Amino acid sequence: MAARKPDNVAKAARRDVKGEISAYKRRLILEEACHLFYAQGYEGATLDAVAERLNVTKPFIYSYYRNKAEILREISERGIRLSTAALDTALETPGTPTERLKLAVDRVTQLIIENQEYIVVYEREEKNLEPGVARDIRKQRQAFDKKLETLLAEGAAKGEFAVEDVAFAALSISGLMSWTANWYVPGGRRPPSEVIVLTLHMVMKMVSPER
Amino acid sequence: MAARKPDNVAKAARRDVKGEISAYKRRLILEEACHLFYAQGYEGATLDAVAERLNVTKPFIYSYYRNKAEILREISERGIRLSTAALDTALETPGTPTERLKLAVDRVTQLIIENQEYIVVYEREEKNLEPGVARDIRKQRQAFDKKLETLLAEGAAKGEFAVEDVAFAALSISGLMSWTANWYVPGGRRPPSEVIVLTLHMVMKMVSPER
DNA sequence: CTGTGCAGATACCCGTCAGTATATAAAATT
DNA sequence: AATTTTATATACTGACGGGTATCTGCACAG
Repeated sequence: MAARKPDNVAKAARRDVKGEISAYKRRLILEEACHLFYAQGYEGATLDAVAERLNVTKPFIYSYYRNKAEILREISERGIRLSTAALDTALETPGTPTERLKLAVDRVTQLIIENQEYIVVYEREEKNLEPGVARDIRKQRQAFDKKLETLLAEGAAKGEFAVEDVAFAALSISGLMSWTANWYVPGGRRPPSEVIVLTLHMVMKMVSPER
Repeated sequence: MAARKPDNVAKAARRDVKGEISAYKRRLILEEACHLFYAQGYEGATLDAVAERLNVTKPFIYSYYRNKAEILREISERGIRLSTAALDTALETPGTPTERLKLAVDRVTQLIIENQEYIVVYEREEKNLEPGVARDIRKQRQAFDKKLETLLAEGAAKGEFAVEDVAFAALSISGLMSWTANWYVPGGRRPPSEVIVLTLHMVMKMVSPER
């Protein structure tokens, strides 16, 4: 039905240029929407404004996203997905719990600074997601904290860490990293690399067994 | 003009019942609005809904508040005012920096748990305040962090604390406390008293000089 | 029991914005 | 060149909600 083209020659090898362009446009919309949602809030930002900044019109957006909520969903999913991916990479790396925790904090904090707007929007606008989607995102967030908790428990069992309550410690660490997105000002007193190091040291003190 | 009553006798001693009732009603509106802003977001919550929950109508609200933004302003001001008051009380208490920090964390964390909804709304909805008001609130928030920073610096000078960067440490501590409002679930695994103790210990590890 | 004032309700206005039906022009296809 | 498809714009609708003009009934005064 859709395929009238000669699909005999090298069909699988042909690049899906159309699809790539389409994905690129989606991405542009997402970036700009995220930027405005960050600055003015989800409800405060209008799709007309997003369109204007892209020099297009609203129906353009609607041909790439079903509705406004779907854009927010993609922002939120991106936020938690990137965070989880960064954490997973660190957790899969071989090494002691201490080494893996250090790597995790480094990676995740860096990601949070680089994607500040996504992270803030994702954490702040949860209530504007459709209930089902919100539940899903919350679950992923909990899974993130749980992975951190497991790492802490492992380290505690080996005597590398000492915490009173691993769940609380995991929450504190993920909170400390997330919090960065709220106060960090690009071009501020400290460059990202230094913020990451400070965060890393703070986290290590939080779990340190020496007292 | 307004006073046709005999104001010769004990005028100053007479209670301002009208004013008290009025203040009480303002407070009721504030509570309910905060509750809805918390659950549905500032823009998502309508004043009609607030009125309905109070079994009154919208004009009732408008005779106590000039507009919706003024309600949010009062919520935000209450949030930062209570926090600052709790911190000030602790800071003014005589004692070593360690003792004062412990007292401060205890008081502030307790307050944050007790006023969870106010704190969340105040932190999440800043962008919906009028610019001038938002600036003012932000300044107060910075003053809060600065006081904490001063205490940390004092303790560090005396060798009670060891932190790499007092400003960063202050931000981390106030962030850790604020973060509680985001994850704490009343009636959850830990009662408030235990959450406070865990927070207290975590903060002390964060500033601990021993390594 | 009759007037006066005020708390609060009823009923409305009006701007905004998400979402859409339809038009148009360019590009791809034949 | 003719025709279909695709991409995007123009122009509209409908709902919603902040804010308000106006009415009503009750408390108290005389």
